[in-house]
Amino acid sequence: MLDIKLIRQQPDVVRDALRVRGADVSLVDHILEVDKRRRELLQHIEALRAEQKRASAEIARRQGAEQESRIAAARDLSDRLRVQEAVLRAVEEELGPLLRALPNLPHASVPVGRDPSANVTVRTWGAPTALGFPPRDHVDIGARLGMLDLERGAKVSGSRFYYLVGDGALLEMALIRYALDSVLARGFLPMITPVLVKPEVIMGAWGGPRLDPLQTYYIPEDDLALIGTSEHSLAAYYMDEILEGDRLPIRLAGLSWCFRREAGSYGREIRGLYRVHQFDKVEMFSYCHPDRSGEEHEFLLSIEEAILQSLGIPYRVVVLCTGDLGLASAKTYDIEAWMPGRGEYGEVTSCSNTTDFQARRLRVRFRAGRGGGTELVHTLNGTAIATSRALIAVLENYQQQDGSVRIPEVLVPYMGGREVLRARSEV
RNA sequence: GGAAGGGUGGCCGAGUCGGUCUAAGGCAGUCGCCUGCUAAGCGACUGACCCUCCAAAAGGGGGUCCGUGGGUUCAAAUCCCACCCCUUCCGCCA
Repeated sequence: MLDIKLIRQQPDVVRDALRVRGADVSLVDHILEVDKRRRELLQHIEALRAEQKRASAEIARRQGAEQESRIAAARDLSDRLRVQEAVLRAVEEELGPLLRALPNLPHASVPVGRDPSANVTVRTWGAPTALGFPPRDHVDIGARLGMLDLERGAKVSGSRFYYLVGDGALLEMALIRYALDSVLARGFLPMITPVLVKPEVIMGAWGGPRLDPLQTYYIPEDDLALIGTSEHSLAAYYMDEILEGDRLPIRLAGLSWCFRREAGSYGREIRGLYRVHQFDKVEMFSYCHPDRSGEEHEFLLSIEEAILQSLGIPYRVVVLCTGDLGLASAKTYDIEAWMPGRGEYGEVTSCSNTTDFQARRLRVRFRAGRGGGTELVHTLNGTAIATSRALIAVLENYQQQDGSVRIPEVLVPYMGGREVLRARSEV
């Protein structure tokens, strides 16, 4: 959410932001008009309330007929107030969704563009793996090694669900534990979070005026939604709180299942683990001082890169253009790993600075110093590891001609010292 | 799921036959006095949010906030209804 005062004072800044994102610019004028009505009503109502308080105090002091006549007059005042308050409520119900529909302002360094084709590659690490034989994709590799059972996933839960079996399950846990240890070494506090949260939490973190039905699983009986990432539950950890400024930055690492409906993507990436309804992820999350969110963003990105480098997976870093940014984000870096089975790079992590956008919606503030006022924190998030896609990258880059898969060196200790995954007897 | 009790300021806690509640008192904190220093003692201060005045800052004025949302009333921490959360007991259960 944006600051209504910013919209009032610098509407052109907001209009420009909407324009480069390809959003509806007329929203700004609509908001300004409703906001003006709201403030006029509010002033009127507050004047009436002040009068009512005075009248009420006077009634308490009087008695008998004098009191009766004053009560009659106050009754009229109360009636007028009741009517105005109903109008105000209606206006606020109009304003709220409009404000929540606005996306964050893109940072000045973000390239302007309509769609992913305008994203810019910042740097590339390593060269696409030269296997020396026709690569298999992770679906074939996983099936031959008995690690991945997509058919039974579909039987039990439908398409885009899967079972990780045997070494598949072990490799997943190794990746998680390795990523966790990597961020632990950098001072992050590990957390396992709720995966069912109040809709307000997901809307606050993801943006938008309501839950996105295309992406979010929602359980109406309990008014709870499944998180799409622990970014959501971590962003809301300090919801409605005022933090001490000297505690910042607060760096959390969340481990959770992530759930995505992926409705509206029926034709895309239907094969394998690339786009699934459920995966697990270690997510880095920072609450930081507004002056330092830029450098914090680079810090999170550097950790993502270090993890991929240590795993020996070639990748490139891409900065998303204005048209491809998520609603909440001011700037996002994606890392795309080389995936031999696809013969192209595929997104494996995402790292965003949401500035004060999530903080405003979730009301997370900090106190700058003693006696000082409060200010919104900046929040950032980045993927340490998202296992379904990390699994693809490992299996496809480390495959060998005979169908076996080498285990990346850093994962060997997490796999009980084993160095190669080979086919085992059928499950 | 059933029963009972409870949710008040940073923390503890008083306050319900409605009306200076502008929320007592304590603790903690900040500043000052005292003191060789510390402690004790004494004194003062102490939140969040919204609207508005001011060119702006400082500051002033008004409003809201006693779990949440409704309702009754001229007036609600206080009365009524619904919901949420916490505690204890019972049932079920990893």
